[in-house]
Amino acid sequence: MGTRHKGAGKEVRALDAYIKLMRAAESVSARLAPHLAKAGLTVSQFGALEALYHLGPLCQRDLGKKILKSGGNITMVVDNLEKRGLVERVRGEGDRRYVTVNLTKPGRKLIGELFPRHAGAIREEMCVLSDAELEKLGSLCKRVGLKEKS
Amino acid sequence: MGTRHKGAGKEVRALDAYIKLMRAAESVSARLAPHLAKAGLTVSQFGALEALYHLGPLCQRDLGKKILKSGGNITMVVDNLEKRGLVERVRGEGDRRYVTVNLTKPGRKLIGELFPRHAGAIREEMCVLSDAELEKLGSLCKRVGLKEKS
DNA sequence: CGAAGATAGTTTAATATTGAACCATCTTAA
DNA sequence: TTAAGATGGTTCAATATTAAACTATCTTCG
Repeated sequence: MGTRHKGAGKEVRALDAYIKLMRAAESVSARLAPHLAKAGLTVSQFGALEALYHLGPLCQRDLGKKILKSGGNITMVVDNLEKRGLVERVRGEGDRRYVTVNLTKPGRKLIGELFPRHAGAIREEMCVLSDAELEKLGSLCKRVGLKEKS
Repeated sequence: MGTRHKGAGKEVRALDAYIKLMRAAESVSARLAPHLAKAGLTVSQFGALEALYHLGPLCQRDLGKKILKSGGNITMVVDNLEKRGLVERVRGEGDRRYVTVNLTKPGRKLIGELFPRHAGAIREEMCVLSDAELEKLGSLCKRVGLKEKS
């Protein structure tokens, strides 16, 4: 039937784009992770340090929103960063429910050195695309990512 | 310096596109996962079942290549699917190193029912883009994903 | 004030994920 | 043929990840 056929075509296109989106993200991520692993950091740990580096101290809840992870996960990631002395927890003075996560001096040093190198590696990964294509990819991804649940 | 400035501009564009790519993939994935969780499947479990459904029986190594996961991980994912009776392992007869993973009847039934629903959910996620935009996104992602390490 | 409800974090149980060490099996080459 | 090396899986240790149950703290309202 005409309708079914059109619908199926749209679905195939959507599925195909979805698969390529997922594989691109996974492939790039898999190629970048070893780069970070050399510095002894996981992707989430790097993400947390980078957020603190560029945004300043954050409470765990905000940190979780930034790197799109659950509260329970943030507890563990911050635990592991704290064990290594890269961040420190400070219990809120006004509202004692909050825990602010701060970069320590060694943490700031590490991410300050690592970020530029990592950004370079990302650039290497993405440089198969022209400037215009990067912008196009970015804007399409943004629209897909921002889609809200109905 | 002119050169530094141009280089920095390219790097900013690459970083920006990278971040949007990652967030789009994570956001869509996070919105789809609960859908699968209702059927008691994780994303990897679904991926494995779907690969077996569309490609037929595979050995664990090939399954890992298909869903981009490590060997150790495949062992666990197949373990969990096997516990639930959705797949079965068959030791290779010719070459006893291989383990072929087959869908069981319940496994085939489950993925056969679930796949169309999941595909519909993916379509819903992606339908913020037009057909032409889906094709464009797919082709850009494909090029980024396929980039080989130098 | 004091109980009810909201909010931030932690803990727990289950699965995921990787790399490395390891075992079994097969292939190759001396 | 047999020792060396390659290949497929498994196991292990560490970290990630989530949802759900739980603790501590704060806010609100009667």
